[in-house]
Amino acid sequence: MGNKISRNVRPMIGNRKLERPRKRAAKGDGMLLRREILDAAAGLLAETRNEDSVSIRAVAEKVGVSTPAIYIHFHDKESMLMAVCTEVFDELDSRLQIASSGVDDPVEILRRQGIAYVRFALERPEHYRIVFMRRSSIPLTGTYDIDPVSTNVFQRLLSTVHQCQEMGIFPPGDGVQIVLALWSVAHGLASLLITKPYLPWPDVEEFADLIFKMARLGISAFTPE
Amino acid sequence: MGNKISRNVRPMIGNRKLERPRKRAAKGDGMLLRREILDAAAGLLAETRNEDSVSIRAVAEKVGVSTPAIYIHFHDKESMLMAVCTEVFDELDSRLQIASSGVDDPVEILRRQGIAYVRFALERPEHYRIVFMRRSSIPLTGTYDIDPVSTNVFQRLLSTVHQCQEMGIFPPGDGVQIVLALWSVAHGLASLLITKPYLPWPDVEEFADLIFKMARLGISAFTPE
DNA sequence: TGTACATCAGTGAACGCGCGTTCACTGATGTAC
DNA sequence: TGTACATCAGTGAACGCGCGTTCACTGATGTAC
Repeated sequence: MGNKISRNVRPMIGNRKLERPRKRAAKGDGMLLRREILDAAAGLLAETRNEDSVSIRAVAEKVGVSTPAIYIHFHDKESMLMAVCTEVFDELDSRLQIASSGVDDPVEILRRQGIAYVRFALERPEHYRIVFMRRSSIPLTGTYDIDPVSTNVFQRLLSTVHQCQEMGIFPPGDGVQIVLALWSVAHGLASLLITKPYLPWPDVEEFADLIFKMARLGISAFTPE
Repeated sequence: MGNKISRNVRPMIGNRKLERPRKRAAKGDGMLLRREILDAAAGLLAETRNEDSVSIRAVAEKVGVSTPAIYIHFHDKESMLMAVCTEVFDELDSRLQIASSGVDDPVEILRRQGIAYVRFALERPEHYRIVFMRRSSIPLTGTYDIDPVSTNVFQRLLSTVHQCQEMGIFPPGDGVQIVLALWSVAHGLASLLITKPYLPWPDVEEFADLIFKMARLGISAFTPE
């Protein structure tokens, strides 16, 4: 039992096999590794659904590279994670665009984008958690953070809300506040679905639809129309 | 400089002074320590606003007791944290009750409770984060979790919603779904305010008021009334 | 065309840290006789 | 009333772990002459 020496084919670190299928990049192609790191980190987030599993070591191992190699492309762990999460915002934005393409009615656009938002959050729950459920902090003093207002997503919503205001569907005034209200509603549903999936939720798509119709009616009710 | 030996009055662990103002409890009073542990942990959550700062060691030090003493009263770190967070739900429930005491109109009750909910979440942001923003999991397999439905808070909201339905203000049907919708709205606002406080929020109380009026109108709009 | 050399893309080994948890123990407290 | 003793409420020291990060280095690649 104990004396049965395993003639292992590959070296081990702890319990894990060291996989090194990766060929070293050619001279100008260092950035290729950066791409692979981001994909590996995103993959780990998706597979484990647990931010804690995305350690520098785990990412390096998944890529098939040594641990310090990560630091060639990212200043520290946190900026690697932030890079991953910034990318996901771009993907969300294009999803929202697709969800509303070909639709003219701004109210219908908001409804579809709201549903697409919730759906996207449920597809990438751990990305969503990192961006929207972690401690925020003033930049420079510790954890990094993503400001939603500075994203394309926010600007997209804002311009649709402006359209609704011009058509008299939403009350006049600061459109930003309406976006925040809508975002709160979408975020509330998305994040509760993620953290408490076992609640007696009705069908998600229908429920989201209902809630956004509700929000639209509620907002409209404040205008003389 | 380096040779200036500090004749320290108290022993040190790392950088921290070992404070031991605590007298050992008398024989039947072991549970007193449990109370102190819960208070210390809650205090650390409030002070640091960071769950990670609430380690077994930090709690023990704050109480003025050795690290293993925690294990006399809690099976592990997670059950200590859960005990802290379960207590906070009781406090929330009594807040909701106070917020609506003396009010008869169930719509007004919901509005006041919604605002009280958001206010409470902002007072205990790190408690709120632990309960509502952490990974959930099926019990027994890892992290513990609190099911909102099994709390007094949920039952309180449900009975008020039932009143609204009986009065024809809310549409008939499953009241639980309406509670979930309301909870989503409240949670969305509370959690976004906690994680993204720097967004261009209007006055919190007014904004919460607005959003709950909006939600009420939205829900009501689905009934013939 | 041949070769010396700077550069790029990494590697291996180690540091120090704080953490959750466990083990073997101590000593005051109350109680049975 | 005196005392032996079981119990309760802890303590001190240590274990092992995985982590982020750094250091000194290597060796293939492309380029200047």
